[in-house]
Amino acid sequence: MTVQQDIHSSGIPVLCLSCEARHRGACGALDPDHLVGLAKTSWRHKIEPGVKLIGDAEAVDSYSNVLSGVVKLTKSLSDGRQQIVGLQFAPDFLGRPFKVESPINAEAATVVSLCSFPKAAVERIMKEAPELEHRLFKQTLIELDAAREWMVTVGRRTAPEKVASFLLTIARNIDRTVDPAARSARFDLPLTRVDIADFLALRFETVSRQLTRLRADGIIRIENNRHVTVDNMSRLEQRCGG
Amino acid sequence: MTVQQDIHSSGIPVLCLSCEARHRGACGALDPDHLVGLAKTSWRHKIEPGVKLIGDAEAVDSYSNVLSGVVKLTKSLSDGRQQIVGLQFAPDFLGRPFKVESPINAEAATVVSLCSFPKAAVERIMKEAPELEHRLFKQTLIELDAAREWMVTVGRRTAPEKVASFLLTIARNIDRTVDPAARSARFDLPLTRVDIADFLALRFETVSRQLTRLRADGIIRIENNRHVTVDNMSRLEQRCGG
DNA sequence: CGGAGACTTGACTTATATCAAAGCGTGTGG
DNA sequence: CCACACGCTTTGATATAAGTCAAGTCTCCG
Repeated sequence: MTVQQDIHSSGIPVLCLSCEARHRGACGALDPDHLVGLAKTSWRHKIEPGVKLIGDAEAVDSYSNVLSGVVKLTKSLSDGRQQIVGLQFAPDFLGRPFKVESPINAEAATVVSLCSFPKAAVERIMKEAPELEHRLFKQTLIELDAAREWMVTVGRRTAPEKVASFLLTIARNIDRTVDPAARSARFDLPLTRVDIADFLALRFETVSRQLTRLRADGIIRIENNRHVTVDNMSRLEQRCGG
Repeated sequence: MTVQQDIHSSGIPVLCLSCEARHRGACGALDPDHLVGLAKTSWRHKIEPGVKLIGDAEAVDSYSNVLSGVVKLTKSLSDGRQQIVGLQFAPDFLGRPFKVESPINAEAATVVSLCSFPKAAVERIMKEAPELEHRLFKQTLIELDAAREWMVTVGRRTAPEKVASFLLTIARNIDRTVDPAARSARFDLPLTRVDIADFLALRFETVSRQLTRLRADGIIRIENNRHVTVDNMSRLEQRCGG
């Protein structure tokens, strides 16, 4: 799909006008000219849960913005043991700059909608517009902070603390437009019990047991396996173990 | 210590001439003018093992290049549980750009020598010389890849696999000038058993047991607790579990 | 030589994994 | 519309890898 240009809206392509990636994501770094150039070669698409976006050690020839849904980033050992090493929410930028092969797998955890670009186009604009590289650098630093924070959870928290921490990070990221200091939250879990286990380095049975414990203790309510309500976020925070 | 300028060496400050950070590190991005400007405000110093360089949530007003030794990056829970979330070797750049407070602790694991700069000087030059920001971006991406790789080890490898993986990453990083594909290696462990345990999310007793097992199996030799010899790297690699 | 910190080793405990079975919800075909 | 099948989840019983507690030993230094 090629994007139409609307010369009456400061030259910003129509599809970009209300796009989250332009408001809070990588495209916010671009002036109208670059936006038009990139939009010409971009395409939006929808991906079903479980579909692989990027394979470990595979060449990738496009970058994407996550417009909605959740992407899981995973790494695997040769015998099949798997670890989720990151989650990407809207409006994160997906792709590894300066490297032909991705060091990780990326897979749609939910229905995901993406706006994708040819790798070459992004890299050309990155050279012309240092502000784009600057934004991507900042996002990468935030991802690094998150990865290290998650290492503490995976390595040093107990199973109950891990599950509570997981719920907290989902609550804070699933809809980043809501106040991160909100005292209550409702959301659909973007991951199955197996996925959550792969994220926390647990077994899915353990995840299930910890969720029923949180439910029994009145900290969360769960409807239809996926829909979670947290009435009192601070009680959940207390279960994260410092 | 302020650095003398030697106008006969293409204007490169003498101390920088043979510096690893200029050859393979962040300073390689700088032209002689910027190098001189930065060198004027830089200072080299030596740090004893165990000395804290940066505190979690503390303001930092300097950046550094690691010239020798190993720096451990840690995060802690309020009850004292600790996780090492990264190691920095020469000539890595130490510091979190674009943020006043560090999200982690940094501590000298061995004797460390640093070349430090005022934060403001680095940030000013980063604006003038996009190549510097570009290098730091690349290092950050490499650190992110390493953090994610390490998450797999912490989360999904067994204790024997963890210790073997640890030895492998030390062998490959302690002296980056040697061929990473070398078939044998000798090195001093930069970390105590307690530190290794904090890196691998194990207890130090477990680390000790796994090391004696590797020794009993003839994969490694250990002298004086710290000095390790690996005659056959591929046998060590086989113990890392894919 | 002696003392302190780092390390090893052994005996026992425990959190989480593993194995097994049954429950639930959703979509499909009869 | 029912039923049946499939994937996901819960729950229970048991096993085990790693943790904990407790001596000791080794090394390095003063």
